[in-house]
Amino acid sequence: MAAATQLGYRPNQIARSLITRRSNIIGVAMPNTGNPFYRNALNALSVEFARIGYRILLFTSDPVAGSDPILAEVLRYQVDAVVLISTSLSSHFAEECMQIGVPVVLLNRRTDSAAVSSVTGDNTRGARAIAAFLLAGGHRRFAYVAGLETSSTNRDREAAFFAALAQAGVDGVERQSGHYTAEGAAQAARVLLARRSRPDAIFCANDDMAFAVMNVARAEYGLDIGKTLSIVGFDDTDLAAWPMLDLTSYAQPVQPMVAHVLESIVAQLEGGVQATHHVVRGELIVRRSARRPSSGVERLDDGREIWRASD
Amino acid sequence: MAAATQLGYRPNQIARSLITRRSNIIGVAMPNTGNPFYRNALNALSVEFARIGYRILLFTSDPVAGSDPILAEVLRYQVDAVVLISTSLSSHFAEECMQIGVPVVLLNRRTDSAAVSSVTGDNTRGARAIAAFLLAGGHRRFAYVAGLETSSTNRDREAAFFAALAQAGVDGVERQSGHYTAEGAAQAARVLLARRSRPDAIFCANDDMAFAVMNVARAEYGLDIGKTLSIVGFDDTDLAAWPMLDLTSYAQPVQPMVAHVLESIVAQLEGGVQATHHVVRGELIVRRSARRPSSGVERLDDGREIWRASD
DNA sequence: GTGAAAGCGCTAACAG
DNA sequence: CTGTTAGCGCTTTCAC
Repeated sequence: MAAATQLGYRPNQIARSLITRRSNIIGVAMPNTGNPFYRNALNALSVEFARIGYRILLFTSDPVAGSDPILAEVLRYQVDAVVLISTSLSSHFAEECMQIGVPVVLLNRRTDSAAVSSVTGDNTRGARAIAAFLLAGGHRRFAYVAGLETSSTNRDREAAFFAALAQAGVDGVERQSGHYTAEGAAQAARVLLARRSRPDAIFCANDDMAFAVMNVARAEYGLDIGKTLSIVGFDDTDLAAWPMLDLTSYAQPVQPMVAHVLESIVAQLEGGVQATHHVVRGELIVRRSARRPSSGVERLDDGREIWRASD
Repeated sequence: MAAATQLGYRPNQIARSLITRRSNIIGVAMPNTGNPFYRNALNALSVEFARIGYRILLFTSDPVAGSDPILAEVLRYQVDAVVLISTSLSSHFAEECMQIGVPVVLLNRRTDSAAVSSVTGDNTRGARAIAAFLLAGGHRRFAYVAGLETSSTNRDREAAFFAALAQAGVDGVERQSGHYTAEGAAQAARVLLARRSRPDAIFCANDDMAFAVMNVARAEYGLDIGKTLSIVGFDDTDLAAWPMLDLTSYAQPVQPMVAHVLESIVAQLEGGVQATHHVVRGELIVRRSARRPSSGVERLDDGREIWRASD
């Protein structure tokens, strides 16, 4: 032992994993977007997995091109499990992993196959709450800035938003796609705001796009956000709480979501093969980027305000 | 071959690396901060390394506690090289890697030992440019919001800023530490702004802290940023360009920095044992968060404006 | 109890 | 040029 430490001996984890068939490595794939929601999720995954003895092998993918080619690589590394964060076009790959016995969890994404576990925010409830909130705020002309058409988060948010508005008798809702990018959302905003009858309420499928729309609305059209134009986002990124931005947004709580990912993966590793589908409920955090309804807003102990009327 | 594909055979990369002594894995350690500069660097590293056939094994560390304990783990995975992004207290570890022949590059951090390669922004030139810029803008009462005392980036920026001001005959410069966190910077801002003779120019050691200071200055003290109070950051994060934030900041160009990391690592892998120390020059991007000097600002082709007078 | 040996999946060297 | 074999560093089993 003395000689070992003196020579700086380090057990070769790679060789060990060859025989134990446990690499203690989790493959994580995510789009290489600037989206802070992913960054937070990755951070949280990294510290939580480290806590139980796993490292993360990172695979970033082009957000639109999808990631299957790169993902094929991941299995060669004998990862103990795979976490797919919002990656599009990967449902085939996920099922492939399941088949060969590698646990998979989809984070912030569903797939049509019920066989592969997922953890998502409550996109439907969130989009519905946003519709109700904007309606209660007395808005008349609505618009939706969509994310990637291929993503389940966007589909769910869009469907619920339009359904809730339709149910309230609102039609003629504008729609532009921002493809979950800042540039795309800025373009969408220019199209929407240049119209003669411009919308007075815009729901953006995530915070990143909401900020891009705010930038354009204020800098290029001189609109007073929260007065002339209401903007609501989705994710409740750190930035949303900044006084200078102050974005009303539906909170997707990263910590609980990541906790469920861990839970699902350890369950699968221990042999519970049952796929689970966790929908983590969030809250619509009310700030100043959107006109505030006269009632239905409730103040929490931590000072944040949430929209309660739609429960 | 037909049978192989039909059975879904995948070469075991782990077993292969046992004999080839190449895992094609790069260990990357970075603090689990929300700092967008790190997120961008990680993204860029991930795609660039993927391009040349390497994956990234991620190690996140508590920004203040340091990371040596976790880092000891990284070597067990037989990584082909290690990239340390801004991790404090790791110089011992870095030298250990070098000793056992694992290439190391420090990104955004120097170490006293010249033996280990590094890629950093030009902290000295940047801080000097900021001092000159603020002096040219006619400011009188300066303050510095420091990052972590243990980080070389902070030490370099601080030393150069104070030296440049001293050289111009300015003393009594205030200093508060924000520890490279938003909360710390907000606290620092409250201390600085509550003073009777509050500063009219604050240089924050990075953008994250600059935004936190802006938030406090505007929301809690009602100051008009760019008029009553000038704020300058460092990094030129994506956010800095947002019209709503519009932060004057010294740009650390992530792409070239990452390119140098790659270059240094492949050189080391190919046997060139010479340690290199790359200092990547940036520019002070002039926006509206700080009062603009009457001369010395130059407009680039892409519409951005930079400070040239101090060259 | 301690010690030797087999084998994880692959590659490289060597033999036919 | 194809086929066999030794061995990478570890764990586990089995013999002593």
